[in-house]
Amino acid sequence: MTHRRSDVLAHAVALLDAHGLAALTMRRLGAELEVQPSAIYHHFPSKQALLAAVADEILARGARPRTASDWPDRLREVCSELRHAMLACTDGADVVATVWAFGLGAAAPVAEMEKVLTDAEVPAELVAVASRTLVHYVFGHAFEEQTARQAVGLGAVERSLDSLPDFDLGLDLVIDGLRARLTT
Amino acid sequence: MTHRRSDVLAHAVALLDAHGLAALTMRRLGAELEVQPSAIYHHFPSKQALLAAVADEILARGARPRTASDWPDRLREVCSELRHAMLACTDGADVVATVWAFGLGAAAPVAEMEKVLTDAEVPAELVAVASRTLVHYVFGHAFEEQTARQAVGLGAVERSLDSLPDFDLGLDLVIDGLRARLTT
DNA sequence: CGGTTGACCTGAACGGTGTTCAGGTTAGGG
DNA sequence: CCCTAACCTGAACACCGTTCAGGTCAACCG
Repeated sequence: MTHRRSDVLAHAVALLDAHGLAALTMRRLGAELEVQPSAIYHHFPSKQALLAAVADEILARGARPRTASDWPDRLREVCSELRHAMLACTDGADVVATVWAFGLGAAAPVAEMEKVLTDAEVPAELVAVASRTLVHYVFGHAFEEQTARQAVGLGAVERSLDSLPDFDLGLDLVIDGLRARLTT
Repeated sequence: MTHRRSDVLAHAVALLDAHGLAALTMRRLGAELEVQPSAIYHHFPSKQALLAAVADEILARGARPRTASDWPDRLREVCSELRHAMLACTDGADVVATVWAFGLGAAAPVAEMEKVLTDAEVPAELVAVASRTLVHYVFGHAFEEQTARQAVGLGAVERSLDSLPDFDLGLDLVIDGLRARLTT
């Protein structure tokens, strides 16, 4: 019963989605694949590397088509996709934010934000600061939302409903600040 | 050789500061106190509770006098103090941000931001969003800066010098966004 | 003065964790 | 037909947080 790297990755994402980050253990993942834990190290050099691949997979699964034309809406599209991709998977925000912070992966969203801002002819020093400010906001908001949701348990329907306008409002705060700095 | 709760906490902070979060182990902390690991559970019910106390201690040690009068500068003071308190301790950003996200402590900075904005007669729904946006930014920025600094090793002097204007610029982005929304 | 209470600690154990390593199996290509 | 490379085994290593029954000792009270 041999597996490929993609099999291991798929089972890891499924395990994360079903039982959370605490359950994503080399031993448990091995059991899921009906394989010894050490066998996983033939496909990934470490658990960190596995988590980096999981983070990229989470982002890839949340991909959506781009339709906006002006830079504020394009920025909103990227941030919204990033947020939904993370929230769609148990502990997704934790995994993606950690992997990104350590520079091991999940770099695509920031790269796209930088491209959007560069295309809009934003000054170079503002491009870096603005995209990092935005990604910090999205990560922080999503992580807090996901943490609070699982802290309450399962009866958090009402709170998840009024969290979207909350997110959009904070996002517009940053975008408006950037816009104000551009017109000057 | 009996200890008080404050002794344990002080040794925990010292251990964190000297060798980082990975070294802050119940066993190692016990060894530092010349005590069995289980003895720590007489002072703190769990490691999470210990970390929460450590986070509050980190913030308390970074306290500075307040001098600003208008709300943007008061906000800058709070954010700057928070940032410096975290950066002054190894893995301080990680500890404080995690404790805050789980609602176990480190609530003072956000509470103070909310008070500053409320005093400035900012609408209630904006107070919550703005202070959370700011704290997300400060946590994200500090965590990234600290992670990058220890990734490089020790020769990161030049990078830490040009990180301050970077921080202030991103902060002004959010503050400007908030200001723009108030005049409307 | 004796007794009791409570703070503080011991030492061992439980059930996990990521990771390493020497060696075994098996399918495919020269 | 053999050999290489992919894939896996099974045991071990060095840790981790946490629990628990029991032990010590100072302080307080009748």
